[in-house]
Order: sequence, then C-alpha cells, then structure tokens
Amino acid sequence: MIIIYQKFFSLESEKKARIINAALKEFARNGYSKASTNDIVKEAGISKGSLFNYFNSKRELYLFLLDYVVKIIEQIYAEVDWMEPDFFTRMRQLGEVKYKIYKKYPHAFNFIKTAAREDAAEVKPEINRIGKAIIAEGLERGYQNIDWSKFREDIDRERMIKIINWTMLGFAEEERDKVKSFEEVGTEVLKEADEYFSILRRCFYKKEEQ
Amino acid sequence: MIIIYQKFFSLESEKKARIINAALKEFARNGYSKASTNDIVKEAGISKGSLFNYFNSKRELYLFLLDYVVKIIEQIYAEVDWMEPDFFTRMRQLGEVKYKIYKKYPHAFNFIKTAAREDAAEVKPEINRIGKAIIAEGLERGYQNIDWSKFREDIDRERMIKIINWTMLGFAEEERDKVKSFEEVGTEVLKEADEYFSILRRCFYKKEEQ
DNA sequence: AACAAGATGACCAAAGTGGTCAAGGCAATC
DNA sequence: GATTGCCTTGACCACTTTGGTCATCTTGTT
Repeated sequence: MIIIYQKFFSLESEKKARIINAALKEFARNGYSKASTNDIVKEAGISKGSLFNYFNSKRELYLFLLDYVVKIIEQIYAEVDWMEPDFFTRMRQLGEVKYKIYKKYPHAFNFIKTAAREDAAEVKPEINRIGKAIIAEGLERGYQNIDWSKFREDIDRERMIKIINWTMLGFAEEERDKVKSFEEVGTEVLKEADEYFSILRRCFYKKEEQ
Repeated sequence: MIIIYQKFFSLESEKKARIINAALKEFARNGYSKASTNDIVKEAGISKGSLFNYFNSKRELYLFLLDYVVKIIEQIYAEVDWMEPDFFTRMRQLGEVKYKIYKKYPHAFNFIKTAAREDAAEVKPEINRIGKAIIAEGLERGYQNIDWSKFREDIDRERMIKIINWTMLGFAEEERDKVKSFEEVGTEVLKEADEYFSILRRCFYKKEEQ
C-alpha cells in the first residue's frame, strides 16, 4: 500500500477524480461482483488497458477505493471541533464537512454503505477488518462533550437522536436527488439545512435554551 | 393482462408468493437489466422451465410485478380512513397497513422505489405511464381532511411533514434491517413506532392538543 | 395402464466477464 | 529527422453468464 498505485497517483488530478468517481459509482450501485470494469472505463472515459495498468485487478481497484474512502472519512473526523458542546452546532459542522466531500466524491458515502453489506468472498475479510476500526472510532467520539442539559427531559434521548439523524439523512438524500449534475449549488443548501436545525432546536431544546 | 398469467395464478398460493418475492428481491437489488432469471429461479426453488412457462419472458415477468405491486399499493389507499382528522392517527394507520403488506412482500416497496429510477429502455415507457397515475392519486389524497389547527404555528408545515416522513422511513428501514429472516415480530414493532409518534406529537402539536 | 399437465435441467447462441498485449501516439532528447 | 521511453488504446482471449427452449421425466387421475 506504500509505493503501490504509484502509476495511478501520478495522473493529472482531474483524470484521477474521474476514475475514482466512476468506480465508486459502479461499485456502489452494483456491489463488488456485479460491478463491471467495462462500465467503469466507459464512464471514466479511459481505456480498459489503462485501468489495468493503474490497478492490476478489479479486486485491487476495489481495495484501493475502500482505503481511499476510509481515509476521507477519517479526515472528516479530524476537521470537526469535538469540544463544541452544542449538539446542533456540532451536527451542522459535521454536515458541512460531509457536504464538501460529497461535492468532490458524490458516491463515496453510498460506496461505504454498500461495502458494509458486501458479501463477495474476495473482499469481505478486508472490509471487516477496516469496518471494525471505523465503527469503534466513530461511536466513541460521536457524542463526546455534548451538553445534554440543554435538552428537554421528557423525551427519550436515544430516540430523539435517531429522529435528528434520520432528518439529516433524509435531507441529504433529497438534496442529492435534486442536484443531479448541477454544479456549485453551495450556500443555499446549507441555509436550508439550517432551517431544519432551527426546527429541531425548537422541538428538542428546553424553552429557555433556544 | 386479462386472461394472461393464468398459468401462474392457478399455482398454489405459497409457491406464487415464493416466486413473487424472489423476483421482487432480485429486481429491486439489481435493476431490470442486471437482474438474473437464473438467480430468481434458484431463490424461488423452481426450475427455469417453469418460470418461462408462467411468464413468457423476463420483460413480461417484470411488467407483471409492476402491475401487481401497484395494485397492492392502491389497496393500501383503499383501506385507510381518509376522514380521520388527526395527522398522527392517520399516519399510524397507514404505517400499520404498510407493515401488513411488508410482512407478505418484504421487497415490494424497494421494488417500486428502484422501478421509479429504472432506465432500461425495455420497460421504461410502461413504468412512466403507471408512475404518473400513482403520484397523481397519492399526492391528492395524502393529506386531505387533516386538522392542521392542532399544530404549532411557529414551525413551517412543509418541513415538519418532511421530518415526520423521514422519521417514519428511517424507523421502517431500521426495523427491516433488524428483522432479516425472523418471523412474526408483530406487535412490539408497532408499539415502538407509537413511541416515535408520541415524541413527534409532543414536538409539533400545540401544548393543549397533546 | 394410459393419459394429460406440469416440472425439470441440459442445452443453445449470444452477450458479457476480467484481464492481456502488440501496436501506435507523443513528447523529449540526441 | 531519428531515436528513445512512456502512456494509451482497443482488439482479442478464454471463460462465465445471459434469456430462453424443449425433449424428457414426475405426478396424479381415471
């Protein structure tokens, strides 16, 4: 994993992105076994020979993507201020970083989602190994240092968190469908997201904390 | 569509269900073109010859399912009391009927969801034709006769409805993942759903209406 | 035993699979 | 202009999978 993929990394960055996105899309849509390298090169606009020049096999390509996306996700966690005590401010921050990544790699999150459910024997062991690490880190850090005292006490906290997460997920999905290939929507999406955060604040915070 | 599929309909109902579920699952997972009739017959536990005896082609099978599922969804709408003015009571009712259908055809909703995004030229025209009708009916009836006066007035209604829908969707998905092949979970799921409805009520209704 | 109705899976041509490699393009050096 | 070395290309390979067929076998009824 150190010197390997050197041929790929020395490509011009626009081409790299095209290949990564095409591959992420295909694997996310069809899973490992049904994903077609033919379709990937077609979408990426390169030749088959090139793809297998950069990566020696379909499996290697998949594992490269897995590693790459995991590193991107780690980057999310690194950029977030884990000292911010306000739940919604923090969630907004997290959303903002995710959105930035989504603009560059629209299928990255879908890719890891399907990777988690992948059952092709050729890649499953690697997924499991990496998956455990991610989950361990994610859950621990996730809600650390949050000031829960701001929340209403008559509502079950676990369910409340789920409602908030589902709302953010639903919103993200809606925005994704809306955009398609439109570039640079930018700030208005975040503004709309803030509307939702404002509603959730009014729902779940104590009156005097809003 | 009148006398056709007669061979299929005269099968014993358990076998019919097995075939329908296997096919819905395969099409939902892989889309029309990548779905494999081989995998369908394997999952359904019948022979290839039989499948093509009941349905003359893959396309015919797909269109049959489309029609079948659409009719099931129409049945949902027929069973709901559209006079019930309380938003959450109505949503709960709707959820209950959907849950009943989900128990019989776990992949039906996924199937129409992917069908809506299908782009295989062989079936797209039919999907579009049926799709429009569904959407027209669904949106019109959806929130008729609801007593909106019970709701807080400081929260945007459209966004609120979306939050509620995303919550129900997220809950359903979670429950689905949890169950897998476990049979007859039954009432406890609906009880847990009621917890969420209770929270949403407390969030979005005026104090005195709860 | 004779028959009909259904179910079966080996089989088919056609398409698609991951992967290879000789040939050619292209820029830099001589 | 010739030579060099690196990329890129897509025709090509052996192999698998595809949707669909059909002669044969099972099964139940009379």
